[in-house]
Amino acid sequence: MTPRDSVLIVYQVLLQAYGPQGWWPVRHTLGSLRNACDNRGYHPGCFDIPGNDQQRLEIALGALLTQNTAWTNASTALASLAENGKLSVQELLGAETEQIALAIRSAGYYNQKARAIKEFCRFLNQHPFAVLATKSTSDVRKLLLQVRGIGPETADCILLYALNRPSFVVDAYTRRIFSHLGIVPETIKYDSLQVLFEASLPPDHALFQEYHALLVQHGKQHYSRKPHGKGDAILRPALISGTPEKNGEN
DNA sequence: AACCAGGACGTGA
DNA sequence: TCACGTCATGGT
Repeated sequence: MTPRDSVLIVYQVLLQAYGPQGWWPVRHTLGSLRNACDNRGYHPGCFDIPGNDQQRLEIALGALLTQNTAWTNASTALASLAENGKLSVQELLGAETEQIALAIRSAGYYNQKARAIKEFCRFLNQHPFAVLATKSTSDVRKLLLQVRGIGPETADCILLYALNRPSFVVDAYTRRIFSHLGIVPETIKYDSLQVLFEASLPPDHALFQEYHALLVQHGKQHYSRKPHGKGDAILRPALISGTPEKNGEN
């Protein structure tokens, strides 16, 4: 079984085990962000988003705010921005960085993230979504990576969930799961792991969105940082037998 | 009461 | 290149 085979099997098994995640947490109504959360703290109804630039912006801001941070904290910060009338590029550009930092305090790293938000808004001013839509995915990715505060994962989150581009998001769980299963070395670099996924899967943004969400879900269940112990009761058996047997328990 | 969470960046070796 | 320190709040 090659690593590429494993990438396919893991997706099938996780989808079987957890079902579609319907993921990126974003406000889809005009109501309060808090009220729009489902019982996991996520916002439902995300399959057909983003539908407009406002939603694209909110997804991108969420991607910045959730860096190394629980989504609940990022979501609170996003709601706080909304309540302070700072959920547009112009309003954010008009605000002092310290005002933004105050509003997003609950997300942690608020000084860094406030600066990143302002720089990202300057970027959007220079490269509006409509202009980005005319560029290739790799070109947009390079542009995003030039923004201070946007690294590879955040760039890919924005590409995948805000712009619907098939750019695979590699996060800590992805590396943890695949290295623990012996599919890749634990020291594998971000770009190498991304290449593996993108070479193994059809370039379908909906598939990439679902796969990343499933990896996060599985990671939360079985790969918390401390003791992700010995076995992966869901994935290990499937990779040994080579057939995606359904195995939903824990 | 430590430990963790959907990273990114600066620094010195 | 790379290993390591820093940034920070809120939940368990």
